[in-house]
Amino acid sequence: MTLYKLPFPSAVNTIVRNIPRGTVMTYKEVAVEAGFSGAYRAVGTLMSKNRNKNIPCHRVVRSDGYTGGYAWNPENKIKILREEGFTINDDGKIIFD
DNA sequence: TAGCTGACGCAAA
DNA sequence: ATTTGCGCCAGCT
Repeated sequence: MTLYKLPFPSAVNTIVRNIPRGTVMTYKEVAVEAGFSGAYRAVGTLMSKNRNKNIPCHRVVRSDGYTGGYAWNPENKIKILREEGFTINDDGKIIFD
């Protein structure tokens, strides 16, 4: 799926926007899909700057299993993920069934 | 133009 | 299994 020749912001934007409900992608996965396999750092940086309501950035989590950060409200992110059907511990760790 | 920062990731201790 | 430190890329000052 790494066929995005678009610049970083556009590529990441498109990918995250196309994440289906009930599905989560890691920052690294998003970077790979965007065509910049090692830009997982830049992905987070970009989202923090953009924080677009059209982009379900709450579906982007860390590879460690933690939800990661959220520009609006970290607890809100966990809440939304739980609504998506994911199980999250009190520590904020996502438990994949 | 050059350097620092950050919603991360992974290897090593 | 957990904690610490280093590396990564693009964006911003």
